[in-house]
Amino acid sequence: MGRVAWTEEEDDLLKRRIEQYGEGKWHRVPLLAGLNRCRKSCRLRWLNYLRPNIRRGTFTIEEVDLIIKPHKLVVKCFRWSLIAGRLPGRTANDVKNFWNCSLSKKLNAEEKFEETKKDMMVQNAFEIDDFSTSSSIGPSRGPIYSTLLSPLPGGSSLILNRVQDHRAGTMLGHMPMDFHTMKWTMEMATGSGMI
DNA sequence: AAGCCAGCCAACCGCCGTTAA
DNA sequence: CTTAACGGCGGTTGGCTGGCT
Repeated sequence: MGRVAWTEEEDDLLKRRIEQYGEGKWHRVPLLAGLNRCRKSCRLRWLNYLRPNIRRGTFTIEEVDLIIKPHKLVVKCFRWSLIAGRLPGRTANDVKNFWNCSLSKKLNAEEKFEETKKDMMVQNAFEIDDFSTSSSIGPSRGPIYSTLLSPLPGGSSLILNRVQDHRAGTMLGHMPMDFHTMKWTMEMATGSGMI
């Protein structure tokens, strides 16, 4: 099954046809424009590429926010057309591609990071109990998290979260952090000015 | 320099709701 | 009421490109 890219000539024919007759009646478009394309291809090409005022290029922070917010408010909110309607010049297909290629991976990594953090808190609570049986675990005894690289044979490194007791500085354990979570965390920190 | 791989974008597919005959 | 055609949408995938080995 081959996908045939639109040529400039085809784009020109489609544009001229729509300028002449307006949008709609897509079933007649291929015939009127003299195109060997189906109605759906013509409509998609117009809506996603040829239409005036289409914005291309990277999404701004404000646009990303407008995409993520509805998704967080409503679980599995994938109404791309509604989201695109709030982003002037962006098409539903653009938003969908941006989500599928970039945002979903980043947000998954973020969720993973939060889960890892929770796991560490639970694990740490048990270890602190072993360390000091007489004291209860309160906010003032929170663990210290830090990140380090542990060299591996062959020149690569394992990224670890080091967990220490805040008072005694006693090492409580290490937890490996997966690469994507680490990368995402670094990007977030860099973007927010923390680094 | 060549091959491999991952990311991205554009195009296509299948389904669903609406409308008109 | 039924049914075929249409418009529209989300999901999927082919192919290009750039980075890496």
